[in-house]
Amino acid sequence: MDLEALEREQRALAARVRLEPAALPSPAELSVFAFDVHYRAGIAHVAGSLWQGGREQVTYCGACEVAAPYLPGLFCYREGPALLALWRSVAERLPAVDVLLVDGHGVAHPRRFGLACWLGLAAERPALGVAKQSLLSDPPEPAPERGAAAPVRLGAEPLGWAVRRRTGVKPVFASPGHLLDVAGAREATLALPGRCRVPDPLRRADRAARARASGAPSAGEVELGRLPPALPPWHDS
DNA sequence: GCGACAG
DNA sequence: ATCTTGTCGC
Repeated sequence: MDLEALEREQRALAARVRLEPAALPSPAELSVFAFDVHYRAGIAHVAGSLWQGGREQVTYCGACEVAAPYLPGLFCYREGPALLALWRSVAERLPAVDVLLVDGHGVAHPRRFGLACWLGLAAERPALGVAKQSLLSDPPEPAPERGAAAPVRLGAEPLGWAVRRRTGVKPVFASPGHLLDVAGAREATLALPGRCRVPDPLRRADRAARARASGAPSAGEVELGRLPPALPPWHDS
């Protein structure tokens, strides 16, 4: 399948994304499952970290094959299958999870279909993307104080935010992936635990994935099943 | 044609 | 993301 077909598929999948208000609890109750992947010697090392009420509950890691090469704008096809493989292997044993959190974009994407959209659709869960760099032109500059946010637009349409999580430090770029709206993406990003630019759950997942890739795991090992497909169907019936 | 381009 | 040494700064 060529690049243009994959891009057409993104546009079709984007039409299935539902940007709607999520009933997220207060920060003291919010539970998130954050993911990250590191690559080493052709193997994807994936980690997922569950946080609730600002505290780490449990973190898992595992390994699988690399689904696709990295191409800007098609990141979801590279990273999505690994995240879904981990999610499928641990979701059943987890307590309630309010939102899935990924290191990448949601709908703040040239075709409105970033990694958070892919994962949200595949897992049928609310999903949020928090990235360190904007994919859309003219990244806006929010006020310098923690809590400030400036909208990120595709054309005239606001799809996400540059969010200042720490006073005087560069913002992160947040957008909803699925079952969450644009306003909710800003609120959730500021409700996530940690005072650093990148929320603690993502930093923990990053550390766990890197540690596993380097041969010194810092999280519980789980067996990942067969790598899910990069394109639907993701479900049986 | 050239550069830019989530991770 | 990964390949890589040292270096500057809070």
